[in-house]
Amino acid sequence: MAVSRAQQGPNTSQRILDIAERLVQTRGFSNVSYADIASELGITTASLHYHFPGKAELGQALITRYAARFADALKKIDHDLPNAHAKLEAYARLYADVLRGKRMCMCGILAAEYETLPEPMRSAVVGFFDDNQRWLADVLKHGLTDKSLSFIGSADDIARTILSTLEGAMLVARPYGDTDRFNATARHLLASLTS
Amino acid sequence: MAVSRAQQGPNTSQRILDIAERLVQTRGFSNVSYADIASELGITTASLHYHFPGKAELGQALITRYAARFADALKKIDHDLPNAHAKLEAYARLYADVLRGKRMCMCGILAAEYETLPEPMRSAVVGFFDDNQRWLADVLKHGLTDKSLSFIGSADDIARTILSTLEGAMLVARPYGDTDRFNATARHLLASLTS
DNA sequence: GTCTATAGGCAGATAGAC
DNA sequence: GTCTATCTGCCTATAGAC
Repeated sequence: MAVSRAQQGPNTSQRILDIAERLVQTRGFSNVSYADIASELGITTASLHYHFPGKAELGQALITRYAARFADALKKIDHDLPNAHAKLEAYARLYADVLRGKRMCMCGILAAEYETLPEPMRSAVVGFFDDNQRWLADVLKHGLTDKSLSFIGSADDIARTILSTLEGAMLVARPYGDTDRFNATARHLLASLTS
Repeated sequence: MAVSRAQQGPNTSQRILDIAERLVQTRGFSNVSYADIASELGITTASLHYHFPGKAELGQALITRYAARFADALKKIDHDLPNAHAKLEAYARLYADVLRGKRMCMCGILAAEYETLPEPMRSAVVGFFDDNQRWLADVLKHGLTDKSLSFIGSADDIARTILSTLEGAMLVARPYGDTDRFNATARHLLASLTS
């Protein structure tokens, strides 16, 4: 039966990641300190170092978990939705959901401070973008087949455009605190692929 | 005749802004310290405080000058180029030039760390976006008149989309160190307004 | 305008007790 | 696993001499 030593709910490492994730998506990596995370969790910074020896390791873990979760969401979209157009709509909704929580895409905000990131984090950010673009390119190709999309140019180029547009729409919408701003851009983007 | 007390070339304040601008567009505002700027200029941080009493004031001055320069460039585009389509191409080239210098748009990178900025800087960032969107919306409206553009939806919405897309394209292209990435997205964006 | 000197705070990180 | 205590370094900022 369930053990009683559970003073904390789930794994402490996961709770650290939860808090850190929200803070990083709001303020950026370099504007989040061990003290910020520790105080919110009610432990000391020394304890934090037990779970994540350094900030670089915490950052890596953050991206890894975020990317894995995102990949799961993409798999679910692939499984649940019939045509490419619907998949792209769902993809844009993924971003909109992040923005509604007043957050930026984690890798988008990390891209802004890319120059100051430790190397392992850099590769992880680029890897996230690569994964997204690969998935988008696949969807776009299927869109030509199932006739739910129409576009000119290479699927790879369009995939990059979609990623860039949605990341940029989040970036600009957030200072306005205006989700509609994002939605309008997403709608126009989708429309340009439906003609 | 030219005075001889010129140990420095131009105004020191301007040289400070030049250095700070490059550093901020590369690393972000919070990742640039007075020490970074001072050491590059060959003076002490104390001297820096003489020209800009605090980092908030430096940041404001940075955005003000950047926005003014950008506004000048837009005026020049208006004056030099005949039709709306050509103006949009020139607008995108403005961004491409910034990216070629391995920099991010200053207000784009500041948008990423918006939550941590002092209030005067926040307003200045939003003001920059507003100015750009106003100019873009005007160009778009003229594009319908001079037949060099064609689009559906409000000019204001499309203007936001253009700004978002270009900012996002810079954001994503920079980690790849790949200007072509940006250009491909810009080209697709322009194409979607020409149909 | 620029300097030296210094303050005061916060950053990430470690040693060692419990 | 979490704590206290502590270290070192960097940060913004100021006082006051030149």
